[in-house]
Amino acid sequence: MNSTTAYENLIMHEVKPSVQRMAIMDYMTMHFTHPNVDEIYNALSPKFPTLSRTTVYNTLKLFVEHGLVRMLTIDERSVCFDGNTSLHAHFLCKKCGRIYDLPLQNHEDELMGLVVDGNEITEVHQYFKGLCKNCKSIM
Amino acid sequence: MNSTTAYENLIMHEVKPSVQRMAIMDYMTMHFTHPNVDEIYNALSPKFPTLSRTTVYNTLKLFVEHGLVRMLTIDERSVCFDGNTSLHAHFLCKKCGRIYDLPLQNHEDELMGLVVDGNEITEVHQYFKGLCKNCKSIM
DNA sequence: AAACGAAAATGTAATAATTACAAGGTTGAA
DNA sequence: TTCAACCTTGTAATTATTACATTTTCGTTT
Repeated sequence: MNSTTAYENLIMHEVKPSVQRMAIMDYMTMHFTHPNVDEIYNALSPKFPTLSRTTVYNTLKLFVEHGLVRMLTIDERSVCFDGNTSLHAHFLCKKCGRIYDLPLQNHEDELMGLVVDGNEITEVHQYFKGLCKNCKSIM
Repeated sequence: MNSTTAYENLIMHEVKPSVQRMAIMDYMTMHFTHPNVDEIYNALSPKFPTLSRTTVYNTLKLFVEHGLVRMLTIDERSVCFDGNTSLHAHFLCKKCGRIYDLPLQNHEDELMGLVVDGNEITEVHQYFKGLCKNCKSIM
């Protein structure tokens, strides 16, 4: 399924590989749940007992800078990360807090690189909030 | 220019007026700079020396619930508030951190209320990031 | 005008997210 | 093997936000 290994992926994006970086990269390409730092840390620390939260922060910052992951600011409580870097929309359920991927509505992708009112767009974010499928069915 | 007073605006949205609430409402309708709690608190505390930060938090939460202001989660550092509740897009400059209003691109407003993949959309957010007019000219 | 009760405001303390930073560990080249 | 650069770690500091108990305000009733 996933043709490129974490190692290759890091190299391709000019990030020097390390045990921790590969583990975090692996996690991000296997869990598209838009985790925050704590979730990533908690998931990995059993397997890497010496892992530091600071390393997770540093690593994700680096990954974002090198385009390996996207940072989402949709959840007011904490920043989330998305291992899927293709342009797509997000839906945050106000009941359960889960974040879902959604296909990009309209043609948002065409706004990338545009200059609007003199401002140069380098990131496009399309966020929706509401009640998700799951929570709707429970009500 | 502004035909409705803060007092009237609160009443219309079924929020019981108070000195603090009117002051914060006034601030929000005169400053469309997308302030966070601290900026609002710092701006008002000289005129209202007993104002508490907690009151600003409580009041803004109430305002959001009653549709008097919008909450923006575009800035990763803190939540911002927008006294302009009409549907519009936002641009965050990655250099200076300022948030600008932009007209809604495409026809995002038409997504309000839609059900996508079973998820019911009650809030639409269109965020852009990049380099603003100002910062571009300085470079 | 005094007493009362509900709602609002306040201040402090607690929690949570994030950053700063100094110290120790790895790695690869000279 | 030594060295320097870079990575990782852990602790402490900072910042944003929430919890909560106390006090104040305000409108109503006596």
